[in-house]
Amino acid sequence: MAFEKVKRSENYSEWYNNLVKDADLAEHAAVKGCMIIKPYGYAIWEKMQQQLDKMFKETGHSNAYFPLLIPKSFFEKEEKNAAGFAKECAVVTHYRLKVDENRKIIVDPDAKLEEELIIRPTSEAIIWNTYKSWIQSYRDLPILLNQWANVVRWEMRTRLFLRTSEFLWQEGHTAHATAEEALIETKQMLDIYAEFAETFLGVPVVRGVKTPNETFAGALETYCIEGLMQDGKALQMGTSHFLGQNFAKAFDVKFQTKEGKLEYVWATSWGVSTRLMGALIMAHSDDEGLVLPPNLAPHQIVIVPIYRTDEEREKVEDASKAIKKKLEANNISVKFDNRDTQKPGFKFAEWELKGVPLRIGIGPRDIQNGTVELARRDTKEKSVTSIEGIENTVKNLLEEIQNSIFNRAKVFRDNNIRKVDNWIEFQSVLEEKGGFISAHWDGTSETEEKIKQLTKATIRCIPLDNNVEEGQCILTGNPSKQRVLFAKAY
RNA sequence: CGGGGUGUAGCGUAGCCCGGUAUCGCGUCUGCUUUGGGAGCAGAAGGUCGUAGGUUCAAAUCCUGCCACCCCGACCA
Repeated sequence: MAFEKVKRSENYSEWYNNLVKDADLAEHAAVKGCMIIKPYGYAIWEKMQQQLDKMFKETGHSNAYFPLLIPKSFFEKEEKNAAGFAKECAVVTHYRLKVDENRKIIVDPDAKLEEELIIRPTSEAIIWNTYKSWIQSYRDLPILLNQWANVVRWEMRTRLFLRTSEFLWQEGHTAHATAEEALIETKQMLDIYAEFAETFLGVPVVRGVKTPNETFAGALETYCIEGLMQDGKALQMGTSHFLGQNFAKAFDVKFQTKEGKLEYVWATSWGVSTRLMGALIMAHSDDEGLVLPPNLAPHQIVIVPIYRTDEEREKVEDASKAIKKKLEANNISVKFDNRDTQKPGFKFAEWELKGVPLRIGIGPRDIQNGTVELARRDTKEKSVTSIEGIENTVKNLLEEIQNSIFNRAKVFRDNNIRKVDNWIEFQSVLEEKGGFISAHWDGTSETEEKIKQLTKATIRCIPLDNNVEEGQCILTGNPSKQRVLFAKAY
């Protein structure tokens, strides 16, 4: 384990990479851009899945599963969608290997597929091809499906969790009879993502809509939640797309209305991915390691026993187990670290690195006094507290930590949204401070493109709660009706 | 795809310029002492030096090809 660590303030990127590895979350796999999600990292992902899945089901969605492989021809049907992903698709061309005369494994040239198969970069195509046969009448609508899956996008440049060639995600795909209904669905899912991000990840987000430039390939409108990381860069944490009738038209999905007319179906799709793991890590962690919000921590509290003799060990273990039982009865997830192979100091450091929100240290001294030492990961505060009623103490503390982590992130985020009204200041704020810049924009793609070229900043979104406000475009000086949020982003 | 870098024990590395079968740290194993903030001492195990070829009495080291990964850019619902 690394004792000489790169500090967050010195090299954020290296700090992040080290943290992901040292906290046992993930590591690079044999194939470029792919990652192995380790048990501890996957446990956090599972907590995210469980909560999101619950929220999806509470809003009437069901899970289903569609295949990994999609016939190439399906991509020809929705041109924009295909063009958007063409440059990063992995293609399956053969279905068999064989051993050649040199005893090398080779692709069997006789096993070439008639039609190439694309490893899904997203599933609109295969799903809408399926919906075609499921939908005939208004009685078949709406369809509210979600799938948990992996997708592959052959990215040029990858980073653990933030952008990997293969990643895990959920993708919702819904079909509706009217535009209004589909729009309500799109916004509902955005709200669910925002609530999840803030209440569970503890990351405050801006809800907004993307500019046409940044809109999902094949969508009419893309809604998003944007978070701010500790280095001042923005991260898109989830998107919800209003697809209009694009996919229905591409795959010829029509339904008969009550009045007997034939109409195209309205669609939405929405997704979040293992990128949320990146958000979680980057938003809260420090030089000692990961800081997990209690709502997503695989272990909310860890108990580290301290003893010298076998006799002491037995007493401490008994007391620890009693505490564990009491806490678990209150729905608190507890890790009792009774490994005899590591010393307490080692365990303290390790669990800090892994971001466990609370730690109990308990030794002979405590047994005598009926107390434990309670340590908070987020503030590093330690206190001695009575074993009597500890379940309430812990429960309250966990809640407080969850709130405190969110509030700290929110103060940081709010302090890093700056209103800027001239181009010189725009550039200097971007260079020196980072964060979100709220500025006027003339509404054209050309200007957006130009700003991106000049500064690497993109329009993250047009916030949904925006005020209408007359102004002049930061770059061109042309009239503008509202401010938009710029930032450098991951 | 451009620029830079790396490939040597489970991990991190030295050695390469100047050729002689590999250094150190962490980890691992054994034993004793330790245990309230990353333990100490003693001993031990662990290597096709990314890969293919070439030069040479001899290659981790020199030459050529190939492969892979990382970082920085360009690109990126």
